[in-house]
Parts: sequence; C-alpha cells; structure tokens
Amino acid sequence: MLISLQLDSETPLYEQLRNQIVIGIATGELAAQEKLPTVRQLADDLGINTMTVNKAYSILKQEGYIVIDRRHGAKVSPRMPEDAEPSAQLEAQLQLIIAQATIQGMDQSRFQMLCSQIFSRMTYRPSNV
Amino acid sequence: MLISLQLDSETPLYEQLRNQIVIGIATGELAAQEKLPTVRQLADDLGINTMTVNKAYSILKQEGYIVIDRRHGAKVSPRMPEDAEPSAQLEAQLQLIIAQATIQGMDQSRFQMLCSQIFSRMTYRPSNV
Amino acid sequence: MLISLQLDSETPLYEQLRNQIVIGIATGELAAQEKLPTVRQLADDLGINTMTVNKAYSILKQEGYIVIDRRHGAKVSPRMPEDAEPSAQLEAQLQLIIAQATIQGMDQSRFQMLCSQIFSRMTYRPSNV
Amino acid sequence: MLISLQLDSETPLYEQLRNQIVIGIATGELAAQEKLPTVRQLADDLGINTMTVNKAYSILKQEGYIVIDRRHGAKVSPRMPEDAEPSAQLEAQLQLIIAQATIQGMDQSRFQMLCSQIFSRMTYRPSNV
DNA sequence: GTGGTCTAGACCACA
DNA sequence: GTGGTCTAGACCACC
Repeated sequence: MLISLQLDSETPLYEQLRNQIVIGIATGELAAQEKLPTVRQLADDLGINTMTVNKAYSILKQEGYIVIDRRHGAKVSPRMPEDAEPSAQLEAQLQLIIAQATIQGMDQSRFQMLCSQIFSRMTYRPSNV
Repeated sequence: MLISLQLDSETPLYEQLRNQIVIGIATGELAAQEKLPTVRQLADDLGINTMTVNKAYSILKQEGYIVIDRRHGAKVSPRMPEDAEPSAQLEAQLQLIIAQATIQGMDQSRFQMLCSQIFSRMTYRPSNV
Repeated sequence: MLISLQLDSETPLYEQLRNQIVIGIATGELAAQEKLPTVRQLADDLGINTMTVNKAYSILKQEGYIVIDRRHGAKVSPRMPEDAEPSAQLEAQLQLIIAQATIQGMDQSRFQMLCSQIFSRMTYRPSNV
Repeated sequence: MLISLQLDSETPLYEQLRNQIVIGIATGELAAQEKLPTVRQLADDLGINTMTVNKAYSILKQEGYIVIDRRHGAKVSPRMPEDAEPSAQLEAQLQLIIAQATIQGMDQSRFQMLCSQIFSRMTYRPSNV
C-alpha cells in the first residue's frame, strides 16, 4: 500500500498516516488480519521519525482499527466494533462538509452521486476468523 | 444564533467559531446579507479574546463567506463563489468519513439517509440583491 | 467620469477615491483646469460621508494634483510639479510589483508590453494657460 | 539578507516584512529552497513581536511564496504557481503607478528604462529539485 | 463605534 | 526547538 505524506500540510504527520491507514482498511488495500510494517520499517520508508509512526499506531490501536501483538507486530483488527448509532463526531464532520458543499452550490443529488462513487471503492469486509 | 465553544477541544477556538458560522450560513440561521456581531461583542459574549474572533472573521472573509464593510462591520456575503467542480479537499474529507463509517458497519443506504437528514436542514439561499 | 468604490476593499475609501481621480487626470478623462464636483455633490453621488471625500480632496491638493479655490471649488491643477528624479516611493512600489511579476513567471518583454498598453491610455497634457 | 522596517510607516510591519521577503526571493537574495530564520529569531533580530513575524509568514505561506515544514521551519517554495494571465490586481497597481509617473512628467521611454534597471536585479530561478 | 495592528508573555502540539 | 494558539490590554485608522 502506498502512503504519501505532505510535509507542508496543516495536518500533523501522524494524523495523515492514521487517516491513510484507515482509508486503506476501508478500501480493502489492507485486508483484515493483514500485518502492518514495523514502526521502524515504515518510519524508514517514509523518511520520518519513529515516534511519529508510533503515535499513529497508538491511535489506531486505541480506536480499535489495529491490534498490536508484542510478538508479531501490528495487524489490522479482524473485525471492528460496530456502532449502532453514527458517532456524534462523524455526524458533526459530515454536517460541516455538507454545509460547505451547499454554500458552494452543490445540490443534494450531486453530493449523493459523489458519495456513491466513493462508496464503490470501499470493499472492507471483516475477517471470517 | 447560538454559538458554543469547547475550550478543551483539539480544534482551535477560531476554527470552531469559523465552522459554526459556516454551518449557520448554510442552515439559514444567518441569512445572506445579515449583519454579524461586532468582533468585540462576540468576543465578550463568548468570553474569549477579540483577536481570536478577529482571526475567525479574517478567515471567513478570505474564504469569501463574509464581507467586511469598513462602515458597518461584517455581514454574510450576498452570494458565494460557486465551484463548478467539488474541491479536491472536500472529496478527501468525505472519503475519510465514508471510510470510517464503512468500517463501523454503516452501509451506504444508512449513510445516504443521514446525509438527507442533514441536507434537509440546509436552507441557504443567496441574496437577491 | 465614473467612479466606483469597493466598500469591502482593504483600501480605504478616501484612498480609492484619490487613486481614481489621479488615474482620471492621467488618462485625460479629467482635463487640466477641469472643475471637480463639490465635496457634498460627490459624497451624495457615491453614497458616502462628506468627510471621506474631503479627506481625498485634501490629499490630492497636498500632493499638487488639484487646486482648491474657496470661490470656485476644486479643479485639476493646470500643470504638475515635474520631478526630475523618479520619487523613491514610486520606485519602491514598482520594484515590488516587478518582483511579484517575476516570481509569477512573467518575463520582462511581457511586462513591457503590459506597460505599453497602459501608457497608450494615458493622454495627460498640462494646460496651456 | 538585510531587512529594515520603518516603525512609523503607514504600512503595517507584517506587510513591510512580507514585501521585503518577496523582493528578496525575486532578487535571488533568498534562493529557492533556502531556509528562512525562525519566527523567534527574526522577531528578535528586528526587535518586534513574534506574532507579527508569524503573521507575515502565514501570509507568505498562504500566497505560496514559502512552505512551512513542521520539522524544519519555513523555507522558500521550490517553485511558484505561474499565472498565465497577469492578475487584475497587478495591472491595477501598475496603472496607478504609471498614471502618477505620467503626471510627474516621466515619459514612457524613461519609465521603461527604470523597469529595465529593476528587472536586471531580479535573478529568481525556481529550484531544480 | 468599527475593525486592524501590535505587544509581552504564556502554553501547547509537533517532530 | 519549531510554529500555532490564546490572552489582556493598548493604540490607531477609518467612517
């Protein structure tokens, strides 16, 4: 899986990293149970500090996206905790995006189409194990 | 219009303020052409520094959401610059949200329903003037 | 002569007014010796405060562009004080513009062409009186 | 690179700072990719507040002249966004300058010569990286 | 009265 | 050690 960081972005490196891994999981580029690179490996590949990768992994673990096994390193969680209700945070973020889209003149049907396109790339399936 | 800030949030105050005003414009709580509170007034009401409100207003102005008239303070822009294409940034943000929703077990139809609910609260109309 | 002010500009109203009159003189829209509207008249036409027009006129007078006669109001100076040397301020402004143009990728020949176009619209001639 | 601020100028300090850095980039005094002083360092050297330098840097960043890397501070952008068309703003500023020059009695050939002199000092080249 | 600018000093997130 | 954020309080330009 390809990860590209923007060093001059407002978004902190560890958050960019976390986001791209989340997207990777959702699109299926990272399958459930798949092993992630070691902290040192990934830090080397990206040319960043190991602390930064470490922080990204910690957050992903704390959010339940990955599990960290001392012996085998990090891997994608076999299945995620399903929230019955959409998290309040997700809804707030979505509301802000929709507000901006509305003001820019994008109507609901075009927005829904855009969502459909994005959804079609999401092939996440929890592990059978 | 009610604005509530979380002092302990990661999101800077000026950004929270900016976001809530954007949403206020989109939902119609702040009509096009409507006058915003003065920098001092709002700072006072929210119990924060004038510079913080100032920064929020500056960003909103630079983004085209509001107009600052030397004579009468700030007001909502009569009409916004319509982007023909959805900005790349909007799409990236949306992709991240959808990725997270997918992993949480929300399927496309529930997501679309959530969008519909939010859209139904957006009543922004550009000014006729 | 048409004057249009941007109320939401960074540039103060009195300065916009001053600038447009200077350009009007240079392009010949305002001939040497031509009478300017009264302060009150102009303020009314533009829908702004008389103080603002007053300030613009004061500056123009102090810079030598216009003369103010208590009996006949303001008129364009018959001839301007010719500076042997380009004023330092003009040179500094020009340098900044050229710097920005250079960085944007505009080369000297295109810049010169732009200057020529603008010069061709300048038909200022001092009065013969 | 030498920077000198006029404390008694109408032009805000942060804008003077911004202007001088832009000129520095265009003249090549600040090479593409070159590291700028830290906010604190520069504030100290100039005897002004860090926020003021901060604001100048923010503007330069937003305009694309510099890039801020979380790890190593600010540096000159490797290459600038080239505008195919001269911005309307540039043209308006140039028109005002030419108007003033005309009225002061400077003819086109002398103006062009002045431009040539200034251009000869501009040695900006985008980075090869 | 409005927003714009600046200061001195502080704390925090990031790497 | 870097930039980012925030505060309290001040002064100024503009209208």
